[in-house]
Amino acid sequence: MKTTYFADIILPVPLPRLFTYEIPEEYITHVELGSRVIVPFGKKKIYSGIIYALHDTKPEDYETKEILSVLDEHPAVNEIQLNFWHWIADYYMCTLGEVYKAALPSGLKLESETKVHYNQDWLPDGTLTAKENIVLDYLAEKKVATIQELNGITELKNSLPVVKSLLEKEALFVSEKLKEGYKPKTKKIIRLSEEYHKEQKIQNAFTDLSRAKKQLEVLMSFFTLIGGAHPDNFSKTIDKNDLKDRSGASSALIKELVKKGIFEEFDEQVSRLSKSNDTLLGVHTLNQPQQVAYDSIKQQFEDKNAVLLHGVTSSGKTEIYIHLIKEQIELGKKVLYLLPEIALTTQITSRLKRVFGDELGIYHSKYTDAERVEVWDDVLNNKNYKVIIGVRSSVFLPFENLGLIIIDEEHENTYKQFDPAPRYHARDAAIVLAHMHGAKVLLGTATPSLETYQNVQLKKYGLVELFERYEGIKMPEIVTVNVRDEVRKKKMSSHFSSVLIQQMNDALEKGEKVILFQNRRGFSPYLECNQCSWVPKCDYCDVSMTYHKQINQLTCHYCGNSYALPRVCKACGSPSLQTKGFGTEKIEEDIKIIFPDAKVARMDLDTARTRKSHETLIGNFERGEVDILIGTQMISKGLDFDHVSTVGILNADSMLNYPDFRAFERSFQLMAQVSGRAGRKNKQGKVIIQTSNPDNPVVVDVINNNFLNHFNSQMEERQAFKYPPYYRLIHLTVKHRNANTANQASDYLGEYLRSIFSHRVVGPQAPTISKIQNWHLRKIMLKIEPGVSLNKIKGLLRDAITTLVTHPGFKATVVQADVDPM
DNA sequence: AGCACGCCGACT
DNA sequence: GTCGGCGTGCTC
Repeated sequence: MKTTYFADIILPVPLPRLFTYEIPEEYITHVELGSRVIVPFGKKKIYSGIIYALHDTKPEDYETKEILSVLDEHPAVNEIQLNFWHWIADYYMCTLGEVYKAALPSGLKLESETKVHYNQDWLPDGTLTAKENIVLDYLAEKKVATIQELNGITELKNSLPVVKSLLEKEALFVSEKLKEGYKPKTKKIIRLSEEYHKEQKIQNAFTDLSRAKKQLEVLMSFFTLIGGAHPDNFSKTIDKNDLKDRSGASSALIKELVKKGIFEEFDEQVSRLSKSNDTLLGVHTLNQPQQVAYDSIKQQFEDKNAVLLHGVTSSGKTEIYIHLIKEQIELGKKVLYLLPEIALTTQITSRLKRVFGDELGIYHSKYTDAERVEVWDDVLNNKNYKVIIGVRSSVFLPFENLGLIIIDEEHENTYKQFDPAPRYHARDAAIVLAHMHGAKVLLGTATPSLETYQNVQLKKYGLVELFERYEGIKMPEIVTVNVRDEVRKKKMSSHFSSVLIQQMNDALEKGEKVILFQNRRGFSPYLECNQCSWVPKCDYCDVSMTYHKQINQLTCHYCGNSYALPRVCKACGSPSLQTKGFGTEKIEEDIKIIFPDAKVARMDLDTARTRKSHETLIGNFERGEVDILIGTQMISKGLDFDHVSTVGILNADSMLNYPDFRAFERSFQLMAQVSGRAGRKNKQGKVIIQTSNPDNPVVVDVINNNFLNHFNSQMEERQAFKYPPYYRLIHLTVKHRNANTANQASDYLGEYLRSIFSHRVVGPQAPTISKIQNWHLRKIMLKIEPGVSLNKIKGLLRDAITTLVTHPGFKATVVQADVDPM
């Protein structure tokens, strides 16, 4: 008897198991782990999945389906990745399917879609309902449509039942088709037909075309472009667009020549990724402190897998990275350079591009999916890229021989994915990934996270410090202004203290630039009725809405919904609605009044939503076309500007008072990072922090640039209150459409968990924002002391969640787990 | 997550 | 009486 083979397949569904399919004989010789296959799933769906295991054990309690086809000749995912996916699913408590979804660019994931077709042969029998007529009329014209498209036709909320009854009447039929995935980009190429590869034939052609002057011109242009009508050039090809540009010919004209058999036209695959035309510049030689740091990193890599490069802003960390990357490339290894966000990439990318040229690949969310597929393909097939610079999802690229992972701005919380699952931390995942590759990790930052610095103290990570700024730039002088005093003395104009205004005036007079930091976008964070204190809230979320003056709308920063501005209070009808608090938009408006001659720009999510607008803003500022830049934390992220002498932090209190155990840590990071933008060559910068609590220890530590003191005091608190990095946290969010059920379900889960984990369970509690997009949220927190097996805990948690969501009455409850929440 | 099936209220 | 709401179960 011959053996039947089976494959366990990862499918893009949030189910905590693999699916076993039979492998048809014809495919047995060319299926491998990591290959993409197409399989039927459920009643009608077709998905592409990934082979996770191969075996010959026939499942006993169900019938297997067959794999429909194998997509890749060579696996699209390698074995290190599969191990890595497994680690992520395990550690972050999600399914392999969810990791698969996050890991691959969508062009590599295929999914079927139902298409509804019109049956031409069907004869109307006059028994159709009005709705059926609408659908059929639409289809009679379009012939094919998707269910979604049909749902879009007016007055038809759900077209499915209608389609079904029409299907029974055989007025239409349906098919299940895979949606288009990635399509390579092509360009039209023109070449001389084989037949014309003889000088005599060409002569004839010229004679024949003597009366078609335009066509003759095109042919002449063609020969010029290929470098002359010489046999050596006959098989050369040229871009159709070049030919059009050169000869001024229309497509129709070129088509004539193709028709006559002189030219041949065909498609050639081209890359969407831009090639750099810049001449490569060599690496700069390191200065003395950089060289010392570089040597120390290399030496510590001898016995440590990870090293923290703790270097102040502008200490030239990038230059050290470049040297380390260069060295790995020479060893034939690849490098992954992680950055927290696009915000950073512009400046660092161009610096790296100038050194590594086409060996540098870029992978980030603002690239189109097709571009991401091409980067994936390049890495998978070891084509051009030796170093990839990318955001958190680039840890999923199909690397084979990583030598080094650089995690720049290691402290940034955007490395943590919050929604959807997998809720992974790219820094921590990258460290695991590096281990799987036997690669080294370099963490870089001016303000290390407590987690990382603890690892340094525990000697798990090496430490290299770089406290000297590049080219002898001094650290800025940081001062505080007590806003409460200023208000009392009536010295505030709008949100600006007299000290800040004075400093800004001085700076602007000398032609220097100013940065103002306000960690809140929009015009004002909320509106309030002066009569009854009513505050407009989002219909779907439990948050007050932010007023955006530019678009004159209220928007919810949680679900993105916008609403027209109410003219009167919806509670008492009074017209006296007032804006409260202030965001970047308000600051911009006020600054333009106080400094009418200054060129002011604002950088926040609203003005820098796209890659392009972001690059334009930074470009303008770099070229000195902006005097005052107002921004949210976006401006704190590693941007190096010249001529910035003054930085104003407008409202330090809002950060410090944020109700979160990381508020102080984050405030320190933000203030230190923003301050780092001040002070350039030959000039000490000045930072002004506006606060009503200048004695706050965090503010004092920022002023004194005393990271160690900040670290020690925070660590004490974290230990006292049982928080990371001493304790591990797992957040469970219970979600339900109904507030009552959300309460009951979370109470039930809370009690259940308390019976297992006792005092380690905190909650359930309604979070600060208790409703998002009509989902009512309840939070349960687990605080786990050091030394307890996390695996065991996660296993018990999984069981508890399963028990809850299978409990009658709680079946529509969703429970999300967030391991190491931020 | 989709998707199908099946069971109760408000409309022709 | 049906249409259609969503609660429940299942996916190799």
